[in-house]
Amino acid sequence: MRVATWNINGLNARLPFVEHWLAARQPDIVGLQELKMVDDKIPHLAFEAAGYKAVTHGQKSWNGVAVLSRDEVEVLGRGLPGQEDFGARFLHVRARDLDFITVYCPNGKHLGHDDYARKLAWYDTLAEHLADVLDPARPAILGGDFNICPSPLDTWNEDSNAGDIFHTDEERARLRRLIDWGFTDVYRSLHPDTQAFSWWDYRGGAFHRKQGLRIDFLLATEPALQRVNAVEIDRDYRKKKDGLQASDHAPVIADLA
DNA sequence: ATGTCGGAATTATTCCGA
Repeated sequence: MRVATWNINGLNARLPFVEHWLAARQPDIVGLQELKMVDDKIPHLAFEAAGYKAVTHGQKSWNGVAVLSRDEVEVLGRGLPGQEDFGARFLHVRARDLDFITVYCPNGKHLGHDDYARKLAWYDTLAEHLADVLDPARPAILGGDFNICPSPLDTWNEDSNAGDIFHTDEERARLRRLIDWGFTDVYRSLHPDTQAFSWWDYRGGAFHRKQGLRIDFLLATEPALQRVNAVEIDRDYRKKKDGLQASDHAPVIADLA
């Protein structure tokens, strides 16, 4: 079973690129973030033609998350309870015995902005909600754009970025709370010493300068982690394909037994 | 170059968010 997460930065702009990737990588279940699209506009026919059913929690202009799946899934939650006014950022489904949750965590903008405090509060709500509805002894995958660099290895320049947005102790503590509850960062677990990024700014040639961040993760509970055979960041799909513009994020893909 | 994208408000230009 191939699972993936990908912030596509606008479904309207990215649909042909997403179709290209689905055909090449053949995932079984995918969490998508930043649809920037209302539910009524979702191109269900295009997804069905590619072999996928789409479940979405959309919003006009910003945010929005989806799960694409080859098999039917049961929707367990649309929106993070108590945080709905911070945008469409949470979608929880069950695929057979696997809980699959996709999140687009708040960016926070900068430390002086109201959104930074709201980001921390959103994470607290997420941890509380998941502890209510999940069991760390059962298989679950939490995937998405977390907008946090977990450690110095996950940023192109910890020296210049330490203490800034994505790099604060307060944010890292929020991520650690999810880990302490029972999630494992699948990429870091299988590649403990590799510096690899999942996001590069469009500006300034950041991709070619290797100035990126690892902020997109697949987190797994122990029973799900035991099934993981491989995990990679699909850096090739951060590049243009057949003249189609890429997202500023690369997909993260894991293969489970 | 505060360097690029995507989306929306407005009608080719500006703004916002990332």
